[in-house]
Amino acid sequence: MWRNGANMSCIINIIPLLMGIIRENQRIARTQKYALTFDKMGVIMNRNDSTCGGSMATIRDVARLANVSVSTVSLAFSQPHRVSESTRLRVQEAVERLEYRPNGTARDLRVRKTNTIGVLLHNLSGPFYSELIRGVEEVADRLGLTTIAAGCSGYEGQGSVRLLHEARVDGAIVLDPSIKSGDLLRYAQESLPIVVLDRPLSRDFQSDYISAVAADHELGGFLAGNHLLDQGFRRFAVIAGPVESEDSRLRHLGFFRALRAADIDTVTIPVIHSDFTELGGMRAMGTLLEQGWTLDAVFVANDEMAIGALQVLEEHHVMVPHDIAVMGFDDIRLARYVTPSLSTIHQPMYELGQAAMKKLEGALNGTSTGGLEILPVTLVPRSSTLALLASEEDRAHGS
Amino acid sequence: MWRNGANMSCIINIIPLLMGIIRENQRIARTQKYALTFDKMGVIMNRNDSTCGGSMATIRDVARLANVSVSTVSLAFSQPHRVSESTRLRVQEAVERLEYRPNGTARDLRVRKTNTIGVLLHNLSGPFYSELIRGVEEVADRLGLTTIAAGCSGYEGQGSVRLLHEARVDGAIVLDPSIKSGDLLRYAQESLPIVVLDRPLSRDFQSDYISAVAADHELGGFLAGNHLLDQGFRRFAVIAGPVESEDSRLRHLGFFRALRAADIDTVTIPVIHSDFTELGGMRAMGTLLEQGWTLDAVFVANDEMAIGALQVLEEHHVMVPHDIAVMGFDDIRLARYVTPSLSTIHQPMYELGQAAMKKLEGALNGTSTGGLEILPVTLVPRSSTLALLASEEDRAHGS
DNA sequence: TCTGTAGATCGAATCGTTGCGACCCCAAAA
DNA sequence: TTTTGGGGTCGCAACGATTCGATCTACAGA
Repeated sequence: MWRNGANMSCIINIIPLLMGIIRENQRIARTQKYALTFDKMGVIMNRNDSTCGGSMATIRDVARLANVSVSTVSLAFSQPHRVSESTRLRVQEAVERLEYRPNGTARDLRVRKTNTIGVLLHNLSGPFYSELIRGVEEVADRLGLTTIAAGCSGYEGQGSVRLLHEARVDGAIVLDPSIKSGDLLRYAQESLPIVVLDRPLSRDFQSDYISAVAADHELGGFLAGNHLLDQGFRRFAVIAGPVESEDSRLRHLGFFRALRAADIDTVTIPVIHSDFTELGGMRAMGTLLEQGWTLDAVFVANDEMAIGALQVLEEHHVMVPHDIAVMGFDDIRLARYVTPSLSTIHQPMYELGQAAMKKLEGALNGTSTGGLEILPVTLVPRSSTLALLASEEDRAHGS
Repeated sequence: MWRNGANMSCIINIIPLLMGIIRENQRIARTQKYALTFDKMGVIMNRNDSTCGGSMATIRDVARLANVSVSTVSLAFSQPHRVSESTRLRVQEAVERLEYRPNGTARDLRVRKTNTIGVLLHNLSGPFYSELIRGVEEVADRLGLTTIAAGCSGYEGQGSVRLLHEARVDGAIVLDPSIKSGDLLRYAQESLPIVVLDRPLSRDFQSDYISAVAADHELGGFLAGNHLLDQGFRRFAVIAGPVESEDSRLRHLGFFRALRAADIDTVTIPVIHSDFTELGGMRAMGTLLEQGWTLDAVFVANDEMAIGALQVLEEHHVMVPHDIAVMGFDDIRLARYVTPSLSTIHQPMYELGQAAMKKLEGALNGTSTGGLEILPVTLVPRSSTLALLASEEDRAHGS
């Protein structure tokens, strides 16, 4: 009969009564349980008081010891002025005796935010990223947010993505081409805004919760071009980054724009695409030399490759900048120290980090500024492109 | 009457009956509810299907849509073979339709571990740490753990310490002198073991849950000393790190041990303590020059300072290694590129990272190896200490 | 027909917090 | 004396997952 849906109505009618009974019953049971564990607490407490450590004390332990309710303890932390002096002191003492530390995980679950933002990098390598992270941290600290960085080295869908996938952070700053845009689109939400630093916002990569900050790569290329022209160079080659790299494309574009403005035919300029690594730069430069081009200067899409190129040139006894000038991009620390020191375009990494974090902040508190922010870059001329040096060498050579 | 504990027994007696009723009832109710929310789901789904996003779906939503219980959904994830084919498929589909993603925070709370380990660094700067983190990540990934790095830049008790204080990680690797040993002692627990890379385990800094990994700094100093002696240098100076730095002290110690073994009086050797920075190295070298010592070689406690020293020497037209040889320590990337290239002691950062993580693993799964592990270092001779070069320069100079 | 067993599923408790609403009590206002 | 009010507390219901033991079903063997 009970199984029969036909007379369900009568059952439903008695539910409130039953519920009441059960409820009351549970209350009694609970009370008993408390009494029980109270005794047990004695043991646990001793354990905690001794140096042995044992498992962590919880807010309930504190409440018990201070003889107040759990809510009061919580209140004592969050709004101390709302609890009486004496209570606050008792809580305080209990906290110390038990070495209580709040459980961040539980809090995060309850308040549904982590107060943590993640910086996802391709690898944490290098002087290059450290400035950026510093910029992020500086802003985040001011906002009371914790910054954690995760590298995405190697494998697919590794650890760092877990931060996004399982909502372990409140927001993220991404600088890692190996994280697919599709994934980012899937992860980005109102509750998890993302700022990308390594890719443009295209038509099919757009969301209210994704914004971008970037250096003005195109301007950088343009500055580089103008600088090389200023120094009197006329016959160029380009060592570009991977074809997929939008950054590299823009640098390339700006460079060509400068050349065209000076009526130089860019069509005949040799371009080699490599992979942004030192080794890649060496290989690219090697190819260029083998092919026997007559060159005044080479524009390399990043410093790493440029340094590789310098090494190859040195091996082939090609004088820089006398025979061929070399221009890099990024202004990594090394650029200043190689011989000859490398002319390059400075990316304001620290400011990029700051800007990214500020954008994230906007998205987090709803006053989103959205879209794309572009920061200017600056030219850093050094020895590797100095015409003056080239002619000095000339003289030395001629004498 | 119900509230009166006196006739509780009678209540208790009827409980099984009531339970049965309630249970059956709930079953019916559930069926209804399912039917009900099923309709609602349509709406919610639309919300989710549209681009608007909305709040995250929970495991309950999935259960509802797949028409199974929450536990079954959970089971379908953790032990797929325990649920029937058809159920698994329904769950799978619901997951996709709702774009369900498990809430890591909730899981962490329930299972009382985060599967995350933290790497706490002084700042994330540099080629120096990146190798280390790579080593850590490589091991951690294999263990299914996520690695997160946090810099401890600036302020007291900043963000990164929150990871430890609020038990947001299962373990930590610390390489940041600014984190006080006392704090580490307080945080280290069975449930949160710590491996330190930047300090020795002394008598008053010891715990079952703290272990250490370090490079053999003393050996490094010894190798450096022997190398300089081999090259024929006899009159030395030392630019050491901060007095607090145990690492610097050991390097210094090893260096002197080598000299003493060669019957060189170490008491008359000038020692300047600086701060491990490039600028500090410049100031220290400047002082040394001002004081007018006659020197063959300077042993500098890290590369950063050594590079500063090189710059000062160049400014003063002191030829390296001809007039004075310079030896660094660490083997940072820059060392290879400065002019002249810097002889140094290579610290196996990658291996240090690996070793630290392996030690942490041991502590995490109870098979703790504990204590201190010391990894060997290697000599990397380059131009800045080459006697051969010195004499070549001699010839060039003489001609 | 009954029992035993294994596979599939479910309910309910639990993890440690937070915060809302309710409560109690005492003093000031009516 | 009765309201009002507010400061100080407390109880309870979440938050979203996991997991243990119980229940249900179906089917094989006795």
